[in-house]
Amino acid sequence: MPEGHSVHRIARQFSRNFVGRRVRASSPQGRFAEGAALLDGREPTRARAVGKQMFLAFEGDLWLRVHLGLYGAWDFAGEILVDPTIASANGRMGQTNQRGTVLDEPIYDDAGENSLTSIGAPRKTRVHVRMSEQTKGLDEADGLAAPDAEWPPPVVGQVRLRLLTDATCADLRGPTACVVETGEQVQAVIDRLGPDPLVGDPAENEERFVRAVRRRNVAIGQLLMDQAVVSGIGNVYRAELLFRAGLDPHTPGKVIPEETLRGLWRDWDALLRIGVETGQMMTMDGLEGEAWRRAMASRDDRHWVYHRAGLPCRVCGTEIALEEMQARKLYWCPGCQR
DNA sequence: AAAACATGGCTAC
DNA sequence: TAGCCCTGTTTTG
Repeated sequence: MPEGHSVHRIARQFSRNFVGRRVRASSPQGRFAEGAALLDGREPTRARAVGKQMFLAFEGDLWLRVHLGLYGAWDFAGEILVDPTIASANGRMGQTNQRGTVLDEPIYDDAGENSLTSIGAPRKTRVHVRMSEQTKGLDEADGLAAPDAEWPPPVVGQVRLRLLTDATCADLRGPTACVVETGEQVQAVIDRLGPDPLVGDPAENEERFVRAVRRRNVAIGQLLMDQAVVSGIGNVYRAELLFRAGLDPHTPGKVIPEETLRGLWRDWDALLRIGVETGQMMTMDGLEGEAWRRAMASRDDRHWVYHRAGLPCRVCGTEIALEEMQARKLYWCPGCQR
């Protein structure tokens, strides 16, 4: 899945492509027929992300709340307006379409996760891009649809929810949660979540995090995955943040020095921003040249410890350890993290 | 072809 | 803690 960075990117996609445009909502698969009927014909008014939850507001105090879980994903098709900061991070800038708006080239990458046209669980991107004049030539790129691709795109597989404007299509599949709620219900969900570095007041967020951790006699490796302590961190960021902090995952929250926790929070803030910009969980930042290129290209060159069990630590050479913590695989370096 | 696995999280026991 | 959900990719036989 999608850890926090993907969800923020998805919210940005909705802000750009759906907010202010009336949508048709349907549930091709049928399992969200009632919810889709409630949303059908309405106009999204704002999109927001908190941790791993995405909220899309519609006229009339109706909110769509989506949690992708482990397998969920959104596929975007049609005209996809890309946030310039995202586009530049990927080295492709926009062009002007017939409507006079900036239409960036759809960004495609075979890693799937960092594709703007399929955001969520890792998978081969199925891009159903309706090519316009300006994007001609892109159809030769891997995975891009032919210029005369059908519109709206044919439904492929199990689509829980399809949101369609006259220009853009978003298909949701495999979510853990997909529900329509009132503003009040949405607020209740948000209230139960720990701080997200990209939401609310930075200083207050840091305090909340530090307090929540120091209150608990629970391993920091567990606390980082607890969405009530801090939201948006998943299994990859957990392992990487702990390595970067030189912290043994088993250390109880209450014995960790406050300064260490502040550093941990600020590191999460930094990594999350990098993730939102690049679309990848790049946890070895500061790389240059070939190393950076490799890291961007391959998941295996992107992390310090995640998915590296049995391999020598990149820093001290100790074998990276693997254990189960809370039924999730935890990777760490016994040499560097103590 | 079948089984295992995955960036989550809920519920029942 | 185990089971379960949801979908797709990778690994195994």
